[in-house]
Amino acid sequence: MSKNTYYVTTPIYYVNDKPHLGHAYTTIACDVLARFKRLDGFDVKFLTGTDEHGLKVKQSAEKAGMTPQQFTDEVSVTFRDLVPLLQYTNDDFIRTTEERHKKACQALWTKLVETGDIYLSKYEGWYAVRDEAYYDEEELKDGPDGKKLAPTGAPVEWMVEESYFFKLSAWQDKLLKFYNENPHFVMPESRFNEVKSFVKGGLKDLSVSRTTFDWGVKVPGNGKHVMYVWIDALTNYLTAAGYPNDCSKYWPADLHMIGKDILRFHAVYWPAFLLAAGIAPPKRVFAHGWWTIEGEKMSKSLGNVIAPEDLVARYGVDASRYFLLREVPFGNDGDFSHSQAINRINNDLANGLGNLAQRTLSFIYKNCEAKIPAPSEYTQDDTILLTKAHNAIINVREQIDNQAFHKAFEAIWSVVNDANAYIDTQAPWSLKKTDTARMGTVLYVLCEVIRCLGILLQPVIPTAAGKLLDQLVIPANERSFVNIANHLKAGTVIAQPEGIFPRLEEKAAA
RNA sequence: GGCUGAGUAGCUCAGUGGUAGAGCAGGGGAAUCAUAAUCCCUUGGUCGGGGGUUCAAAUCCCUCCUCAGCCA
Repeated sequence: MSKNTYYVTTPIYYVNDKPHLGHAYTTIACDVLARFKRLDGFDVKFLTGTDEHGLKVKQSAEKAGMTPQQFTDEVSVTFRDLVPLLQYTNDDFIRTTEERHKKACQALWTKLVETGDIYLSKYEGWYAVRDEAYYDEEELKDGPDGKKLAPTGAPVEWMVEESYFFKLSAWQDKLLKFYNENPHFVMPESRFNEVKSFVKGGLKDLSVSRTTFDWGVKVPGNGKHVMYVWIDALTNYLTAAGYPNDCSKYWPADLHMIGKDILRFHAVYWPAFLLAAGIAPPKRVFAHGWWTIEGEKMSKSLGNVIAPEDLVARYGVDASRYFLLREVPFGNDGDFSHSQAINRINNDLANGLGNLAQRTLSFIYKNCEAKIPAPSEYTQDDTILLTKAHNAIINVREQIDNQAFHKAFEAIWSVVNDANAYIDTQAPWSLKKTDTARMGTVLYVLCEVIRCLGILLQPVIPTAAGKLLDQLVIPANERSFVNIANHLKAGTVIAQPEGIFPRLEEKAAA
């Protein structure tokens, strides 16, 4: 019996950063998956949160004249504010400063000490105090006085620091075996190749604690050390599932959604920690791509960073969510351009879907006493379109299970396009004068198709899809995927329809 | 430098041996229910270069070029 649960996670976002398009992209993708799985009958757990430890946070807090706890309390809100803004439906929001998380990290740590996978040793290397970072010998340059310098120009000295290590070197073969047994553990496939070749290249033990700062989870039994980012941050997924208590309801996670920059941590370190602790690794890690803005890298210095609130203010929540996931094959890098956004939103949402609903419903409102007409006998054209609308879920589900959002929406819009062609071919405005029974059938078929589209589109455009279903007077408890097989009640009285997506006017970039 | 992936219509991409495809953009037409939205037709490609295997290559092999990513 397969579990009927679905556990999907975003990375925890580092509170030192300001939320931008990239954060929104990751979480929107997860939200669509979570909503989709709920509508498909799954017991879903959707987790997001913030990473609040580390040296940089401590420094930022000092600069702001606050304690690290005060500082993180304040800035983590900027990430929680995205929840209503982008209509995320996360079931939990984890902060690494929470007590439950410290307990989980320490439990995992203790377990790894017991199994002999964590040991105390010394970390040695060229350290630049100014950068607070270690550098490899080959990276160093010679300074004018013969002293060695970091690539940043900072002077370095040989440092020896006590540190705990995770015995990553012992896990190379087991990881490769695990990858071999789980051919879709990392997606897209090309990213999986990178991971495998990295592991094949040999693994060094991993330094997993620090004594140079104290804003972190204390190492059990050695208060001098705090856990370094790996164990602290990655364990959040386990914490939220209930670890160290029974977490079998949702664990192993079905999907960790991440940006490609943190792939190695999730695809190498994390499964190694878990295998070492005797815990099942997640089922899949999906590393999506990055956005450029109008052809350029998103960066503070260029001043082209798109804040989520700007996106929503300009295009609305639904259109923003749709555009980001439709425009680029998920997994690829993409370019965000406002003219493309306007083009896509107008074509697909306003002219395609929105206008289809508006022309159908307002025709019924004006010509059928606002009642959804009863169908008579179906022609072959009717059956073809109805079957396609009712069966679309099969293909869409498969695409969503592969995180191929663009293909899922492409399949849905194939129905939209067919419906627009159908209404033109059938021309109910002509039938009005010649055959009102046939006209009624055509309109009924169209309403049925719109009902299916509304249900299917709830995950990505929740507000507009909800309005569409409201306009057809579909009860709230008949909007799941299982209800696609239902049929509209003829004679239902509809209100005067309103367009669900306004057309956007092309305007100069702000 | 090593490895991996990519290079197909103006743009974004699909297509892994059998007569070159989609969406958007461009051009022409139809219709007038609708958010001047929609529908139909259509222009456009020596499939990065060269060589090879095959009856047949975008697809397989070799080589070169360009770009991206990962690693050192």
